[in-house]
Amino acid sequence: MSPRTKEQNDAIREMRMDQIMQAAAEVYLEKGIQLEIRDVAVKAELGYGTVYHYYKNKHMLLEDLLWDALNRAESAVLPALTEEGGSLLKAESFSRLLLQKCIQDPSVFILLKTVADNFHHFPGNRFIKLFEEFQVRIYLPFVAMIREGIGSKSPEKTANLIFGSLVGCTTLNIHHNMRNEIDVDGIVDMIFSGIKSKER
Amino acid sequence: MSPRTKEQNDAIREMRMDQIMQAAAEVYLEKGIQLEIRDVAVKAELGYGTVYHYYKNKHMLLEDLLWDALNRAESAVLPALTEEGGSLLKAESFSRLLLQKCIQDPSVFILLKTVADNFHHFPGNRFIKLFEEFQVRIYLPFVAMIREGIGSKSPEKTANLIFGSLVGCTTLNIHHNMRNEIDVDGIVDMIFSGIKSKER
Amino acid sequence: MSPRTKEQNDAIREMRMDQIMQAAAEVYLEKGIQLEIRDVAVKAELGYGTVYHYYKNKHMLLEDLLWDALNRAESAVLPALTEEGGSLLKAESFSRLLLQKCIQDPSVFILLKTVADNFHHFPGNRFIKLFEEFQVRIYLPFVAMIREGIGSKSPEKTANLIFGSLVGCTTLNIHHNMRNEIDVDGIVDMIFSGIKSKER
Amino acid sequence: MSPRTKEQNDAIREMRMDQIMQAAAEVYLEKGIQLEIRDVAVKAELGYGTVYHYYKNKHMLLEDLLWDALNRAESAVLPALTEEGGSLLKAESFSRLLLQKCIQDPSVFILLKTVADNFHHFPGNRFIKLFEEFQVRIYLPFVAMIREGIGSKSPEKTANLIFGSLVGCTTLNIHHNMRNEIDVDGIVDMIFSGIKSKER
DNA sequence: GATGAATGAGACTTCATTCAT
DNA sequence: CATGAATGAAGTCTCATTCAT
Repeated sequence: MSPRTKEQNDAIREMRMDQIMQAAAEVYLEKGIQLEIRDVAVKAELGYGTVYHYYKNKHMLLEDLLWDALNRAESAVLPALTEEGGSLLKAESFSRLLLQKCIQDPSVFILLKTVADNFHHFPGNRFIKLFEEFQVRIYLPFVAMIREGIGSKSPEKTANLIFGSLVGCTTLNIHHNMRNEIDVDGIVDMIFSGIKSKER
Repeated sequence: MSPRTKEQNDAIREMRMDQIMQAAAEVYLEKGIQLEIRDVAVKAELGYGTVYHYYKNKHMLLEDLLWDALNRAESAVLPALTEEGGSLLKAESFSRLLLQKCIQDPSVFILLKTVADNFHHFPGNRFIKLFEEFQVRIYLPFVAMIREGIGSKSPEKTANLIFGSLVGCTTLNIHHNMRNEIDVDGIVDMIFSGIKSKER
Repeated sequence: MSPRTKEQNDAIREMRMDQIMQAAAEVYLEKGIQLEIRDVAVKAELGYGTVYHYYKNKHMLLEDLLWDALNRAESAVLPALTEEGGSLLKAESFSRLLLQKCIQDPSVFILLKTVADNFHHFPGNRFIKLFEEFQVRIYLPFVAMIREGIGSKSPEKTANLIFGSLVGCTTLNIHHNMRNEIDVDGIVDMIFSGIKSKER
Repeated sequence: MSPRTKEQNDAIREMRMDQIMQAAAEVYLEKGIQLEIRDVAVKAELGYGTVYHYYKNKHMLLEDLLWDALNRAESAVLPALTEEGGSLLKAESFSRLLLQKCIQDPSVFILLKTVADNFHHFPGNRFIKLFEEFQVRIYLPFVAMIREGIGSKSPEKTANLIFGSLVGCTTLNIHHNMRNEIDVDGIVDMIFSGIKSKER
């Protein structure tokens, strides 16, 4: 009966969902939490009914966007976890990878910013699960490297300092339309020089 | 003629406007741009009609809030401008003062974050004037210190790095309810050690 | 105890009420039923609390305005009622006096327009009494003259025609800022020539 | 692709917009400028969100209503412009057609009344364009006929007299629920007899 | 008597979401 | 699958009115 095979439909489905999420990320960069489903549809060049065909509501879309970003962020930093070398070097490498990813992938940037903001834009506690997972897959491994690397009494504080700086610098650059000029190495070097010289 | 003198009325007005702005700042920290006038009124313990008695609309309120914060931020960093000593020390002092102010004064935090985000939450270009003024009164003096201090070819880049880190770290701490534990000296030391060791 | 005598207070009272009504009439000409008490206060150069000191609410003010206008309209046409001559001449004279009054006295213009519009702007039936009184004191005497003058089967129709034309022409002129150029005789002549030639 | 074709959607849109405008005209007759979108929606038997689906706000709706009425008024008087015969006869014919249209089509009545009132209900100068167009398409052609017909030194004054009378009489009748009894010929005859006898 | 600070009912408007096609 | 017409809950804002001074 169906003019398309199940496989074809699945392919369309996946393509559409990606298309919508990417559009949503771009709109989010411009308008923040005030993004409207209509804007997303326009950016994706779809009817806005179509967005609802794939996502039950706005929050589901954003949630999916962030979970997806979490997966990609995790993949991006994976090399640093398995890398040879001192913990602090690994942490530096981790930071560099995260920053790079965050610059090319809007969704990952949004994820990091949203986590740094502790989801304060989002009503309800729909995102607790996501936050926990972020902790387990990104933040805690990073804290562990810091702990080993500097033996600090409060590696969390240091991790926060690094994480805050990374996100803060990226935000400043991205929102002032300087995405292409972001000096990844400059930022990471500055932060880790700072960390190291304090340790000395 | 008048049952209250003009002076009495002016005093009431000023008091109420402060009260409303402070309430608005607190609500903004919780809900961001999605703050509702109703929430502000409740927080200020006023009828919501009263908020509209003083502010024509939400944007006017936020605009006033930010201009007020700009004045207070400027006052807060003034000592660093007139201080004796090397430019880099002055810049460090400036950063420390700004960070301290930003922690105790929610409006100033909101101002810095909003500038870092390039007002992307705010529709229209109502805030261009405010941004320019921020540049003249806060950012450019800071860039000047950096320029003198490190002779860098791009003091702006360094200033952005510092500014981004400050705002990023503060955001992380404030939104994760760690306002009282923020280690101002730790943050500023880290950043400036990083800057200095790169210079060496 | 009182620093003012009762007479002085009454004088102030009357003066203020006139002042407010006149201001209200001017504002009404500009904004129609959408006039705001604040506008009236500004025009009268009074605090807006003062308006409420004299008028319990907006409708009372407008009601008073219209009753007052009715009295003045009645006085203005009185000479025509007692005049010597044919009924049609009296009707013409009546029309001329009404039109003249209506041009110099904004309240009277508002009254006539409001009656012509059958109070469709005003919610409720607060104005039924006023309308009845208008009929008794202005409209019916006019209809009577027409009836005598032309022996028409439907003097009401003719009266409406005249009354509608008068109000329509005045409205057009007043709202297009041509109050000072209104050709009272031209209008009345045209209408009555029309009436007469139909009769012939 | 589309479940409804573009044509189907356009047809729905046009139908709905007409439905809404007609409802708006009816409500306007009852309540004037104080009409509420809710009333319009109820009269049109639509949800009030639907009205906003088609019209951004109340003023846009009224604006569209008036432009639409202008088109229909123009069509209605067209026969008089191309008619054979003396200018004054043409003007009379024009008046008759306009009056007839104005009686059966509430929007046209609203247009004429609004123009006569010089848009004094409407804030801003959104309607200057509409007024100019009205002048070009309705008023000036009428003035031209009058000029030719009577060689008067001020055909505008005469045109205003006629136009004011027409609108005034119609208003009186419509607002006093006598729409069905309006004696079009009686009104036009009266006015033009008046004009002609003055000319003699 | 005179005033403007304070207030909330009620209108205006947005926008997420449903649903028929 | 794809779409946009339709809708109303929930915000925004206005403005008549009250009331303390």
